[in-house]
Amino acid sequence: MLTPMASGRDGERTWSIAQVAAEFGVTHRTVRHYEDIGLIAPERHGTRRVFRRRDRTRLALILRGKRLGFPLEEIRTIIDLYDAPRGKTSQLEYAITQARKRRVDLEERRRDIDESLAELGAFEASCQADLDRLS
Amino acid sequence: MLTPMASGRDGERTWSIAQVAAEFGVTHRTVRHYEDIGLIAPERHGTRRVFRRRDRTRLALILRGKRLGFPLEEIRTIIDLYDAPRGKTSQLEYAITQARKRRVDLEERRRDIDESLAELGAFEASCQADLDRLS
DNA sequence: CTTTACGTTGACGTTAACGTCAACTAGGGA
DNA sequence: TCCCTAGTTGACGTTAACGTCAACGTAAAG
Repeated sequence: MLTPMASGRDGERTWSIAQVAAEFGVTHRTVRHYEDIGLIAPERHGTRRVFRRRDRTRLALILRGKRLGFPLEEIRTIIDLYDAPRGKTSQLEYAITQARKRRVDLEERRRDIDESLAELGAFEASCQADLDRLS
Repeated sequence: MLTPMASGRDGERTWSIAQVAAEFGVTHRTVRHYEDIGLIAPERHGTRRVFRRRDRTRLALILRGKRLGFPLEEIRTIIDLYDAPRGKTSQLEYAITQARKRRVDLEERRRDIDESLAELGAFEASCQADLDRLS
């Protein structure tokens, strides 16, 4: 019952909104919301949205950003960073400084995670010790 | 101008709401909100809130959870996990399974972060290469 | 004793990120 | 042709996490 959408004349595969929503585990409404605020911009065939690989890539970036707890507006700046114009030196330098900021942010989050994992490990060990003592 | 709150008769230091708010970089309102939903439960002297080390520890856990993008309700379950009763074997076993779930979740987030950092590194390198080529 | 700083409780407002109808359209199969 | 499925656009509702008054209490300082 798989009904891959007709490939465009250029042979690139496309997907319907139901297909991408199912694939990424979100609702139709969520996809529409991301389009509303300009995070994705699927083409149209008539009135229907047509998703290409590019759109799926962006969706993956968005959802990973969400898992990491970033608000959509911040996710937008990340995506924009990745496909901003990079022709001029000033643009490249700006991109690099932005990337460094993101790196700092992400590394701090990783420290938070490592701390959490360490505490969790100690907690588990402590519980296990109590269990052993009780048996 | 430091005015540490009077220490209780048991010699344990305490803090006012303004002090903890400033220390953790949040507003008075935020602290109150956490109390409203039961994430912290500072004592009272008369009508005023009195914070002890325990409260500050919890605040630190809450805010780290927030940095990691967890909703407050999920943060509550984490905190509850840490100071739930652990007397009986069944309680200990439950605590351990909960802790394992959290570990899985955190490890997945760390993978997300590592992927993000890898992509970011490649991006920076690519920008740098373009810059070198232009100079 | 009055001002001032700090604290308190409502209670309504706001923003983000969708959920949830309702009402409509468009294409394909029986 | 008729209907069914999938898709579309509003538009209002909802939840989380506070922001932002307003109105009041109180303890210490001048």
